[in-house]
Amino acid sequence: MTSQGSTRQPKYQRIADALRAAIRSGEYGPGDRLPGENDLMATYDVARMTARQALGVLQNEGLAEARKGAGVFVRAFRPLRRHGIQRLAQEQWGSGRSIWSTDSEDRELIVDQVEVHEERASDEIVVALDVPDGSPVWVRSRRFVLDGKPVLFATSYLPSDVVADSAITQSDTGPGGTYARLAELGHKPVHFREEVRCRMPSTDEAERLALSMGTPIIQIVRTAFAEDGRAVEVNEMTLDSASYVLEYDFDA
Amino acid sequence: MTSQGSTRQPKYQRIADALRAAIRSGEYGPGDRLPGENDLMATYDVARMTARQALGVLQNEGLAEARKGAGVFVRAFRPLRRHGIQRLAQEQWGSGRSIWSTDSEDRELIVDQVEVHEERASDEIVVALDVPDGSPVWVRSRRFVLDGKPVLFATSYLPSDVVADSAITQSDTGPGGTYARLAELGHKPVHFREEVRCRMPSTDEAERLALSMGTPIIQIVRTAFAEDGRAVEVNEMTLDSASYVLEYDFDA
DNA sequence: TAGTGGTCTAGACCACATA
DNA sequence: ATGTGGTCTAGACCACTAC
Repeated sequence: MTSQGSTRQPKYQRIADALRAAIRSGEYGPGDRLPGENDLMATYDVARMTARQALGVLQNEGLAEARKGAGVFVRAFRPLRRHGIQRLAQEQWGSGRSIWSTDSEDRELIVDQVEVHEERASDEIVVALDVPDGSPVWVRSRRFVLDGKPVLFATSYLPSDVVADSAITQSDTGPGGTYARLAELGHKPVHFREEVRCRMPSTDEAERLALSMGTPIIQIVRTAFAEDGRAVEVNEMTLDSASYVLEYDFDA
Repeated sequence: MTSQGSTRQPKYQRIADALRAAIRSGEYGPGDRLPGENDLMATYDVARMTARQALGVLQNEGLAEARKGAGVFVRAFRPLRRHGIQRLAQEQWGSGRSIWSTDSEDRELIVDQVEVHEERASDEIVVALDVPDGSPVWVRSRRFVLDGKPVLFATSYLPSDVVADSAITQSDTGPGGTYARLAELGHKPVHFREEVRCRMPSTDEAERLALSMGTPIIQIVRTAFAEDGRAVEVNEMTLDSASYVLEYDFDA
């Protein structure tokens, strides 16, 4: 009688299911503390590792979050809204609203870990920018911290022959930022492509974004194209998926 | 001397790091078998649970996949490319290519689990479609299976007063599909909004998509708007993040 | 049949958070 | 100071896979 009680489900799954149901039913709301390991051991008469495994399931699902020495708590989802296409002619496609509420724009944004340097393009960047093998590129990276929580970090790659001697090689790119400078250099970006994927973070990424267990990251690779069709910038962004909803608006 | 060897890292993390490095260095390629629990116990002189935990880290990162009774194997990433905006005037923004390779279009697609019925709109759908509380909506859901692997399932919601008596209430919507029928009904979709988020799957979702551990899902909620600005369809799609890269192309 | 991963027990020590 | 989660050990039985 080591494992199965009556059905074919592992104990830790049954416990996790019960907790999950309690969360969904509202018995435990966002921020509430869940029963701890000791509680579960007593309630379900299981070993510590089994109780741990049950709580681990919820954490891996992103439903709960452990705080060392304090307990396991129900997580909330209050995303930022990132407008991929901030058209001018946005008009009022007003009827029908978002599924996810967003209480944005009264929060404090800090830009962090700014780093600018020149290096040889990696294989991936060679392909993405369509430059010769081993070409020099300028690399600009930075991190965004919102109300103390890191939410995104990004790295831009720009061909050196395009941006050399411009403010793009400086920490401060000046008014209008990188794209304004590119325009002045005769390489105004007129078209964009964003590639979006989603995966679990590496250890480094989880650290830089202070992610809790069970939080995937969203990776956006945006390529900017100039009038002549040349790729003039590749921007690789890594987002905390618990902090973001991406929005893309477009016409048929 | 229970835990720390010399640094401040847990044993299982050190083991996981070593394996991860070996994977990234190419020592183990996609599909290769990693050292098993017994191997790790011998190599690193640790208990079974510790070796397990190390392998668990890699699985939760989506880097490895366990097959019962066989071993733990390195996972591959061969995504489909989903073009969010399939503009006509796509032209040749040719220079600069994708970071991720895609070998698409010689594979077999099956549409599965088709279900069409009418029901009362949930709170979320009431908001998204901007219909009165408790309004009836038609619900169309289906699953896509590519080469035997489920990659996506989707559920559409359409206001009953718009689609009543049309082919949209049937399993087969006819040539051109739902949007063609909407156009005939005088509600041609002319504008779209896609909301993209990413999270770990629920048990149900993991099952329907046959996801292995450490695989997040991508959720896309697309709202279609008619000329008069009315929301005429909400389509909620759930994608296997290991099978997809989303692409959005747009002009400045 | 031998080996693999999946589950589970019953202990233990630690660092950390909160009161 | 107490309780929490984090790590770890040394055993065990099971179902499954591959040979």
